[in-house]
Amino acid sequence: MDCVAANKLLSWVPYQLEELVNKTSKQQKLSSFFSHKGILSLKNAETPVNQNVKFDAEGSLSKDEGPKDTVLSAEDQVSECRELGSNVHDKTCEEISTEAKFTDLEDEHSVVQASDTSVHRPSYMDSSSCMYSKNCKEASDIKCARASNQSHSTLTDPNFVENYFRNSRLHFIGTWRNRYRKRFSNMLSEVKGGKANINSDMQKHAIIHIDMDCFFVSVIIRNYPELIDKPVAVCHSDNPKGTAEISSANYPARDYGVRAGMFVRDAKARCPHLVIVPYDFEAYEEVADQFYSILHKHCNKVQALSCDEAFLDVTECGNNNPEQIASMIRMEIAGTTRCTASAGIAENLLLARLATRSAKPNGQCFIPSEKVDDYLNSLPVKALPGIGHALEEKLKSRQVQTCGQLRMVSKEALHKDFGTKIGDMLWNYCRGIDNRMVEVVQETKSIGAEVNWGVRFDGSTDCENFLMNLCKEVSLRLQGCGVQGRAITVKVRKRKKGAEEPIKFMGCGDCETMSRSMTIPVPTDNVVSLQRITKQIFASFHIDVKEIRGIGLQISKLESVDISRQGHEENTLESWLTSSSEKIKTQCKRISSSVKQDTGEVLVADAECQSKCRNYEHSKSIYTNGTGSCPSEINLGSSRSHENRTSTLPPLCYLDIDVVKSLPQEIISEMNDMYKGELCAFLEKHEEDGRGNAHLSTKSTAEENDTISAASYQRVNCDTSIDMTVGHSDPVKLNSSARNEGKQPLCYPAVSMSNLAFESKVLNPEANEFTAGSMTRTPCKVQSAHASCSRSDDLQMRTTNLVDLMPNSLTQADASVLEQLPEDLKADIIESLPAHRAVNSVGNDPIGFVRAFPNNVGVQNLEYPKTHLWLESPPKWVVMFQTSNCLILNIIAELYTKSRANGLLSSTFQSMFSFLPLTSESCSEEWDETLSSLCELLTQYVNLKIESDIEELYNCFCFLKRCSSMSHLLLEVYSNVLPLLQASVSENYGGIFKL
DNA sequence: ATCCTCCCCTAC
DNA sequence: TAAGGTAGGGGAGGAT
Repeated sequence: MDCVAANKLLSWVPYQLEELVNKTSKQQKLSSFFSHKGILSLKNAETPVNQNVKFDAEGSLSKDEGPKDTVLSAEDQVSECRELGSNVHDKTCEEISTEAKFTDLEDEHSVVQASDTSVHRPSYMDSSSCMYSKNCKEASDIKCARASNQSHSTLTDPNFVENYFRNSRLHFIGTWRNRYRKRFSNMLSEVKGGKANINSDMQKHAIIHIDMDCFFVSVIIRNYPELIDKPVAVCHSDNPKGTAEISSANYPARDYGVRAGMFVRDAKARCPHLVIVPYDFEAYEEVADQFYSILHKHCNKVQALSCDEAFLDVTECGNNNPEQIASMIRMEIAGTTRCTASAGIAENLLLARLATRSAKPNGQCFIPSEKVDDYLNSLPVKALPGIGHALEEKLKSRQVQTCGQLRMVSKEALHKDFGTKIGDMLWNYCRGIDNRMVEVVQETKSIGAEVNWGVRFDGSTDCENFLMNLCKEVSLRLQGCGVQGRAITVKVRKRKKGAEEPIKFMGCGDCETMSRSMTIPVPTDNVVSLQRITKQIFASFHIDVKEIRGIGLQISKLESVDISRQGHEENTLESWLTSSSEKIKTQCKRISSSVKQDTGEVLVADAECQSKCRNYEHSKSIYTNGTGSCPSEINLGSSRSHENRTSTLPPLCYLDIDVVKSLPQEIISEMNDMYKGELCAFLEKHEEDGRGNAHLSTKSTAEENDTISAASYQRVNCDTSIDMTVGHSDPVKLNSSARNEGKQPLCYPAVSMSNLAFESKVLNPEANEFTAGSMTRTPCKVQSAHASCSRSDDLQMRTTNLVDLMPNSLTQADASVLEQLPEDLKADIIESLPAHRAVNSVGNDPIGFVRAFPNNVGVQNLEYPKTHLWLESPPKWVVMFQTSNCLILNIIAELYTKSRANGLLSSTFQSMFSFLPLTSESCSEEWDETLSSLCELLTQYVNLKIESDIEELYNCFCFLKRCSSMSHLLLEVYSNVLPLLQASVSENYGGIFKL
């Protein structure tokens, strides 16, 4: 199975995959867990073991929940609740809805309970907690454990990252909202398109905050009624000596003082008969879905807070009794999920949330406006959402502990002490003021992944491997959300100086954290780009990998992936073809509608396009089926999910036959299917034509185009001091190997900048628009080093892309070369390294930071160590070529990755790049794992050969151009690389190419 | 004045 | 043994 696809799958159904494979395994697992812990053999359990097993089988939700959209009668639901043995059992609906009115609540103020999936403050963050082992034996035990061959840490497990997230409850909680967004996107977009949140200021709102009761426990024990009244907690491990942390405890357990975040051993000390149950993420996911389905059924303004908690704005729900709505929702939740929920009702989000605290467990509470002041007066400030440990302490030091006391502090003083925003928040909240609205659609602003447990590296290889896997994970998450980002932040937790191994097994202990970020001009979700940049940022920490206890990667400045790209399902062969087809059409359209200009460049483009169009017409006439339409233009729209989109394949005459022939048979078959069998016929016909017409034997249609456009080629200037046609007896063998054989000296086309500019505009209009804006933010003047290039928008686009791909900085050798340059050129080049990529302080690094420039910018090149090979050449030239090389390498690497991701076989890639001196080993199945060695090869190739074989390289790109009818990606490669290459060559060979 | 990066804090 | 994540928001301080 394709590794990328598998990862993607795992990423988005991480908790379902295993269980779906074997539905029964969950019950078996759970039973064996309980059995192992002696739960099933509880002497006092009312249900014998065999019955318990029976309950498992019958208790499956599919049977119990019934049709989802059936509203159970109130009686049914109450009896359902009664059966559950929950606290509702003796209450009528009426009582349920009114049981926790504000008037009953005064006594509860002192109890500030966290909600049930709420995450405890990790002990490693708590400076007052016992962070270090005072017990030497214990510490040494842990070290021994580390030394032994465990498979759950980065020390021993190469798949650590992948496995880790599947078992992390915090990961489940943290990524839950994204899963929700995906799953309920229909409902969210409906509301978004409607009249959400308009004119809401004047109106008094009715807000319901609803929260499941001890969610993580309830979901597990609903199948084990004998546990309902017993103290139960959810945890990874039941080892009473261990340092596993309690995730969630039910109310009986809380009565013993068991709290989320406690070590199991501490919890057992307080409550020896505490029952520990394992997580069941699939069940959590299932119940959360049921929970939200119910909420959306009752109200279209739902703001998801977490898997078990939401805000509802029921102001316009039709029913003007919010308490009744809350009651109905809670009963339906209990009936469907067999878990209880509590609700708070008030006029704003703050008060509704506070009311829920008072309502728990399994109750609801309404705070009327007139009672707000009384309610808040004695409420501890810590109970206000947004006030955590730090703020609480800060306020405490100012003798403020309750909201009443906080009201005494002036707004100005709060601003001064806490800043404007937090000051305002404090001032408003302690008065019960909250102007936030229920936000149905919440835009994702960042996506990331982080691991702070089990991180122990033996060497830099382990660490790099880990980082690369983290990039993969993040890349998949970005793609899963359909976004790309421009800001990449790497966070590292490093063991604090003097800190010992933490008590917590494989914990991160006492750490200092640091983070660094980089902003790139073009958003990306590409794993190779992320890996490249991440590696670079990480290197800038200059940290001993043995000291690392946690690593995180976060992507922000997100932009959603271009809709047209999504629409084209870029991961298919079809999309490559259709996209190419669209481009050809656009190109033709543009040309035919453009006003004729006198410049030769436009004529070149014109001639090329017209010839294409002619060929297109020609093929139409050859393949006409009587209706006048071209049969090779096949509409694929109807059979695909994107029913509104009609995409057409490029006409057969646009395919480069040589390229098609060189493809693996299965790809040809696939294409043939897409062309309804006509491709093979076309190929056969082509063969026949070839046999019948010797001089066309190796020419494809695309080559004919080349021939036509060659009419406007300009000859190499014979006065040039360097004769490009001599001394290269071994020109690169392209697929169409006869291409250059026995021909006159090579001529180089004079492709003008404006022609290329035209081409790139057609190919990438979005990028064009985008960069126009971003250029001002990240000024980059690489183009100024390209001598006399015009500063058209198109050129700017290319250079901006270039910045993304160019090395972050230069080597020591580069630095010495740069020093010799004229001041203005030097300044240009230095400036072309985006400021945030350069390193401001120099001196503490033995290897990377080699020197400071007068403007105090230190530079390094970590990724392309071989670029210094160019330094023997004239300085200006060096910089140019380094840049080009890196660009080429990156594009090829990216192309390779995409080929793999798109399911194209490595042989396809191999045939596309047959000009590369790849060994048979490097073409084997190991390709999957050897992208870096491929890059290495390419680097060597370019470095060793380009100096003498510019011609060869140019041929490569001619080849790429010929491939363009196959893939828009290749077309982009061509249009991006060629001008740079030409500019570089022109600089050095004094006008071989006319620019 | 405004933006950016690097934190810190908070919630679940 | 155990799985201490994720995302949003804001402040300080520096760069422009």
